[in-house]
Amino acid sequence: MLEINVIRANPDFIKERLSVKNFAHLSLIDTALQLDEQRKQIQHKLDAALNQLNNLSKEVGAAFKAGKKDEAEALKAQTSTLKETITTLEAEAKQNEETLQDTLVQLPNLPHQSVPKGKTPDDNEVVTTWGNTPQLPKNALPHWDLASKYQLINFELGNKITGAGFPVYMGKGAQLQRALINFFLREANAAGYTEIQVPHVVNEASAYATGQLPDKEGQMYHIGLDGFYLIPTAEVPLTNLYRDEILREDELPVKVCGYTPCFRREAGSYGKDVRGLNRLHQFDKVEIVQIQHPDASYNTLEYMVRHVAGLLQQLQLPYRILRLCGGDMSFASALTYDFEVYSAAQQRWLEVSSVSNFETFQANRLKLRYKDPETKKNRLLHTLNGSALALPRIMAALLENNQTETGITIPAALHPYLSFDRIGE
RNA sequence: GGAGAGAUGGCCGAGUGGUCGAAGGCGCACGCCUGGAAAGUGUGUAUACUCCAAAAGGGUAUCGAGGGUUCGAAUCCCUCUCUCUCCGCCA
Repeated sequence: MLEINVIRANPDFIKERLSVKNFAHLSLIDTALQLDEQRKQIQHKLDAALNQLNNLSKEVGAAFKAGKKDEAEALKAQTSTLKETITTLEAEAKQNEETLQDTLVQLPNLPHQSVPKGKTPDDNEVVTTWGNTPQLPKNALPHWDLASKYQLINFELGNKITGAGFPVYMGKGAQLQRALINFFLREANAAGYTEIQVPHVVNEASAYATGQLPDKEGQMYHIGLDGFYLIPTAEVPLTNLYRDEILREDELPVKVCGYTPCFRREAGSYGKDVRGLNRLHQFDKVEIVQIQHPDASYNTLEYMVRHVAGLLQQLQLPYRILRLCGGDMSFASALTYDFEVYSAAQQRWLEVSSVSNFETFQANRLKLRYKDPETKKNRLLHTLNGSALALPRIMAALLENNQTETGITIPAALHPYLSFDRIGE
């Protein structure tokens, strides 16, 4: 959420930046400013009335103590109209506050200066491309066919026990999955991230603080009876660990990582885009999160991008890095790099990671701050996160890109985590 | 699931209707003391909004959350959330 005082300081700049995100409702800025002005006026009147009441109450007390009962009663009588005023003003203030909040919540984060203008994924900027497209054997198969040929993943069984989008990994498929998780976690640990196991179910306040609520309500599975949500990403619990915290400067940066399953309803997509592992309702992911000083967060973002690139290089998967254009960025992000892996048999790029700096957007909702030793003031921190990595599409690319006539070879980086180095003969 | 106890500042802890943003202690910061440190000692030490050009200073709110009683609530009443103890159940 954008801070109202930032908006107040330079509304034209805010509008200019939001238009890069193709944000259509720029008039909300003016609405917010009006409501803010109104808020001050109401608050001012209310404070004055409360002040009067406080003073009267003190006088009443003093009069009673002095034994001047009549005087006290007279003073008491004066409070009744004052109390009516207060009640009215309080109702106004509450109404105003809610409307202002509703308005602010609708404003997306400001894109960083380097974010390219654009509307669709076609406008994303390719920053780097790494690796060569593998030479596949004749009759190369897409991963869903490989998965059933070698009995690695059973999609039908998932249909039976749950529904579409819940694959069942088995045998070497399940082991490969586990190896990837271990590999990713060990790499994150080596890079200084503290491994954390978090709940996979979160409450409403957590989902709100990282920005999943209120706008992406429909994308999460909701446990109605308890008011909980299944996590769509470990970002939610990992970042909320630091909700309502005031950190010391010397505690920065905070670096945490975690493996969790992720649950997404993703209603409304059909066809080849969602075949096999391309798009699921449940998938596994290792997430890295950093909480950083505002002055250092963009260096940190680059550092996180290098970390993710290193993983893909070790897995020898050809990838490209995209700087997302304004129109393709998420609501909460200021700058996002997407990683896409080349899936050779499908001949398409698959998103496997998204690394973002949210600046103060999440921190504002989280009330996540640090104490500035110079000014002694609490300032909002910057939050960043990235997938490192999401498993299913990595699995898809590994299977497809490494297939031979007789089986699938496993990249050397995973050998320490597996009891086999090859699937098939 | 049954019975009971509790939630106060960074932490511990006092406070059962008035001058309480809240005693005291710990911690922390700065100063004094010291050759240096410890001990001792002095001062300071919440957050948000707001008034003022800014500083100084002032106002309002906040003692788990929300509502109520009252001229006045940390203190009384109601609802909710959470924590702890005992019993039951259970991986």
